[in-house]
Amino acid sequence: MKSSPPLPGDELDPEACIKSQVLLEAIGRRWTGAVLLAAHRGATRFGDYRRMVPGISDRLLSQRLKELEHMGLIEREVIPTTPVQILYRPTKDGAGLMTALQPLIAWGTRHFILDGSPA
Amino acid sequence: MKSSPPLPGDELDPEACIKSQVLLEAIGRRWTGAVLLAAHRGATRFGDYRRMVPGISDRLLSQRLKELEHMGLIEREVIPTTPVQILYRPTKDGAGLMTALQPLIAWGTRHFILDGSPA
DNA sequence: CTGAATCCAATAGGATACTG
DNA sequence: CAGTATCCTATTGGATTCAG
Repeated sequence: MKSSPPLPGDELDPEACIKSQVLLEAIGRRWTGAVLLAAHRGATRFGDYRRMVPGISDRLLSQRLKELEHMGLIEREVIPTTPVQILYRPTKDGAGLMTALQPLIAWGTRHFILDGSPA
Repeated sequence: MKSSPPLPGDELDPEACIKSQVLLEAIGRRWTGAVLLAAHRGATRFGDYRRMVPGISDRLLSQRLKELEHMGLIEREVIPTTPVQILYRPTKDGAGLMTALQPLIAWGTRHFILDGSPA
């Protein structure tokens, strides 16, 4: 986002603003942060994530992993053993995102925003 | 979030993880990023936001402003003129969040994630 | 073990109209 | 100007069950 002097009245720079909003909405979905963090912390198997993100259902975990894969943040690798092993690992982009996320996470950790009900 | 060696199997550090997830979900809601940015860019009046965030409805704008106020990220000030003026301005915390958000925004601007449909 | 399928309840958000 | 109220639909996410 560019930083022109405050001129209320002009629309927000669409190019950067929209991309940021899309990203925020994507990683702001329920459990996504935790799944991302689990990947960053070394989770690889489906069961790893399931254990490291307690409370998430299989359905949502599967969905979140697909979304993250679709966004190019994690990679799905199939190891043809018997039974097959599936590995989910952060991509370079995923690692980069985690880095970019650190200041926000640090900020959020210091400021105890509020309970889960924003409304 | 702390960075211990990868030990898949233990739960994620709840203290920081949950806070981060709550924060991410809060600012990941639709329009929230844009509203926050508008505040950062100098919007103060309700109409300012309305113009700077094209597409948002009055209902959602009102709701987002309330949420951000509730989170302590913006302040609502009533100026008792006639008619009354209402000002919405970033708090110190809000400004701090924007700072913490910069790396993420920069990252998102460089990486053109995808269209709006993650599923 | 790694999911996919289904069903259901809750929520979010868009559109519109109206008010002090 | 600064919202609120209402209605309506789409989307979300939880729970459970089934399958390769």
